[in-house]
Amino acid sequence: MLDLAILGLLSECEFHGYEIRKRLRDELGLFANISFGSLYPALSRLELSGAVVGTESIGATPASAPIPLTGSLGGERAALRSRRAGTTRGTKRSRKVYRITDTGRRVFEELLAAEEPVGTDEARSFGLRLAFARHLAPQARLGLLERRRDQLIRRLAADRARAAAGGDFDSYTRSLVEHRTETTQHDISWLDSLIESEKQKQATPPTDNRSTRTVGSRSAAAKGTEL
Amino acid sequence: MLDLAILGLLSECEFHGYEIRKRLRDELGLFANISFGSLYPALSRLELSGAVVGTESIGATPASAPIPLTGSLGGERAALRSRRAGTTRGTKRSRKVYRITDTGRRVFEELLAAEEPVGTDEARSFGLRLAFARHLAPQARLGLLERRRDQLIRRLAADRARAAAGGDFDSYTRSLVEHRTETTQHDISWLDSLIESEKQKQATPPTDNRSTRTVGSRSAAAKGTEL
DNA sequence: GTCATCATGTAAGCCGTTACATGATTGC
DNA sequence: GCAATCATGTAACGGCTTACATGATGAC
Repeated sequence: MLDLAILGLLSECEFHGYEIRKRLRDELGLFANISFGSLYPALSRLELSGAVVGTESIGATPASAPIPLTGSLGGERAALRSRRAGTTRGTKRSRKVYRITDTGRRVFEELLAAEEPVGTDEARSFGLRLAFARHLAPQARLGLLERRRDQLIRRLAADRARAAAGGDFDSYTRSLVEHRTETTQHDISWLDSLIESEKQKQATPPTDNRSTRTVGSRSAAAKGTEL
Repeated sequence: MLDLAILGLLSECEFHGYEIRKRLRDELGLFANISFGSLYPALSRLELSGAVVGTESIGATPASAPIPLTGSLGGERAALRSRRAGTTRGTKRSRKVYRITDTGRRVFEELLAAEEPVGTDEARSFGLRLAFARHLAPQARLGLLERRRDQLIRRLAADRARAAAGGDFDSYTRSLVEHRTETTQHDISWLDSLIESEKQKQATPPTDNRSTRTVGSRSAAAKGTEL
């Protein structure tokens, strides 16, 4: 999972370890605060396996500097950061900037398309994959959404079985189960709308993929299943 | 966390390992499918530390058999199970039935009242504690709810910062962040209603705690904060 | 000059998993 | 007789955390 996140980030822009951590924290929100004790070894592993190359970058940031391919930095801080990096005297801290290789891109796509783990970290795993869904083939993307939907459907069934069987839960437990059920239903509706808009997109001729209207919001009645 | 779950279950009824697993799976839904490789060592540890005692139970289930103190088994299966156990020829499988000790109860209450871990497994940890909230002192219970609420408020703020800063997320990521935000808001409302009904309960003279109307549903306008 | 932040790493440990090993009982 | 389920465990490994160790740079 961490490898996937790292490769995903690096597939858009070069970064050094410390910044990867920040991105993971600030941008996606998954991997809230990945620890260095986990991140740096992961980077070393990826380098050893040839998925990324790390270049010791000391002195002013070179020409191949971290210029986001996608311009993902948030307003103020982005301005600040690039102003600083733009001056002749770039940061002099020794840091190791990682770049993804062709091998790395292949690995990334494999990881992204791989079967999701069941049971453990389903939500996080799906969130991560969805965040990088634009790198998937349309068909694989739809598969991702539908597999996730199936997972949730099964969970909903389990929750309802629980609610039906556990007639004498105490009030806290009952409320917990109820809330879980509602949340799962909400998740399913969301996925239904994602799936619908994905199908629509695939039906119509290929338009621009990025920076269009937010996908799957508030409309697109979830007609797949009535909850 | 696993220790807490085990002690929580055992604080209501005796169980053997295999059944603890089933309970954890079917009843709460947290700890979807705890593995035996995790469960049995945990039980051994708990026994070694004196929190539980395990008695090798071979032959027909003795008088001190697993008769739920709280009657938590679901309808049909409960009937089936107790009918079987009720016949003269009880199961003859060798199994080790665990019973919680006074020490165990103390440990349980400590674990339950302990500061929740931040960052990792917040949701599961809270769910577990809430499921056993009836064992907490009213004040501690309120504390649990309010700490969880604070967590969610912070998360909501972070999500919104992300949404504001990440103006050029692609449509999938944007939808993901939006959905997360909505879910968090829903969670907060839920907690608000739990908190309110908890305060009400504590204001009025002590009534029966169990098997009353489900706590915190659909009414109880979350007036604590407007989302 | 000192404190916060940036920056990279290693070592030990926790908490869970899968895979392996074993065997009794029940249902068909 | 054979498969499914019940029942208990061990061993190896995975992935992540905390704590430790180190040092440069910038802000005040």
